[in-house]
Amino acid sequence: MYERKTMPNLQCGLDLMGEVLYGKWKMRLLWFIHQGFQRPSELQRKIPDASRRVLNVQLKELESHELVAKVIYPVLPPKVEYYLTDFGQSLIPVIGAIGQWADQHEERLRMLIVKNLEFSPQS
Amino acid sequence: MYERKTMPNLQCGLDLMGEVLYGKWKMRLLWFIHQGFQRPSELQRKIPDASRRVLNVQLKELESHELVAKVIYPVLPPKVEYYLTDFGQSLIPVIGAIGQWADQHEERLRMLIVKNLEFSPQS
DNA sequence: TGCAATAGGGCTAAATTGGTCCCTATGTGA
DNA sequence: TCACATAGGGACCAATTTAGCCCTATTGCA
Repeated sequence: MYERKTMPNLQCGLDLMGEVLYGKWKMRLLWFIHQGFQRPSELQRKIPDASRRVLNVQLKELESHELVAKVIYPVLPPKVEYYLTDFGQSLIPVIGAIGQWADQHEERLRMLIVKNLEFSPQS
Repeated sequence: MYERKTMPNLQCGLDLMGEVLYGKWKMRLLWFIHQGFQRPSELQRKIPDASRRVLNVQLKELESHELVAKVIYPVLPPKVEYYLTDFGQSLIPVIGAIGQWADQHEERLRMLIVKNLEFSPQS
C-alpha cells in the first residue's frame, strides 16, 4: 500500500472531489456500474485499456469512499457484484453532466488535444 | 517540456474530459477566473497551496485547450489578465455542478477521506 | 543601494499514479 | 491433464504530475 507523504488539501469542495474522483478510470467505473455492468470481469471488458490491477485498486478506493459497495457470492468460481450506494447514485447526474458536455464538444476537444499533443512513439 | 510516451485514450467523452481537466488545480483556476480573479498573482494568492510554477503550467495548458485566453498589457511591471473563452465559459455550469455536489456532501466527504487516509508525516 | 512586486521559463527532484508479472484457489469443458 | 474463467493481492518498475529553486527584467519605495 502506498503511503502518502503530503497531506492533501481538504478545504474547498473541489479538493474533496479530487480525492474521491481523481483516478483515471473512476468516473467510468461509476458510470458503467450505473449502467448495469456490475461484475469485475464485465467492467474489465468494458474498459480494456485499463489494467486489471488498477481497476481493482480504483474499485477498492471507490468502495472505501462509500460510492460503491459489493456483494460477494460464496460460490466457485467466485462471483462479485458491485452496485452504487445512494451516495454514489447521487453523483451520477454530475458525471452525466460532465459526459454530456464532453460529448457535445467531442470534435473540438479531440482536435485540441491532438494538436497540443507532444508525443514521441518509442521504437 | 515533458514528452508523452503513451498515447492517451480519446474514445469516449470522459477520456477527452480527462485530458483537459486533469490537473490538480485546473478546475479551481477556471472557477476563480470566472469569479473575476484574473491576474496570475491574484490566482496564486487564491490558491496558495499550489506552487507558482505549476499554476503557470496549468494555465498554459488551459490556454492551449482554448478554455482560457489572456491579454498581455505592455507595461512594467508586467500585467496579464486571463479570461474565459466562450468554450471555457460553457464549462462553468459543469464545474458548478461538481462543486455543488461536493459542497452538499462536504462533511461526509471529509470524514471518509480522512478515515481512509494512510498518512505518515515525515520528520 | 537593497528589497518587493510583476510574469514566466529552465532544470531537477519528489510524490503520486498506473502497469506488468506472478501467485492463490476451484470448477468446467476439451 | 491442460487451458480458461473467476476475483484479487504483492512486489516492483515505468510514466506522469507536482513542487522547489534559480534566473531574466523593470519600476517604485525606504
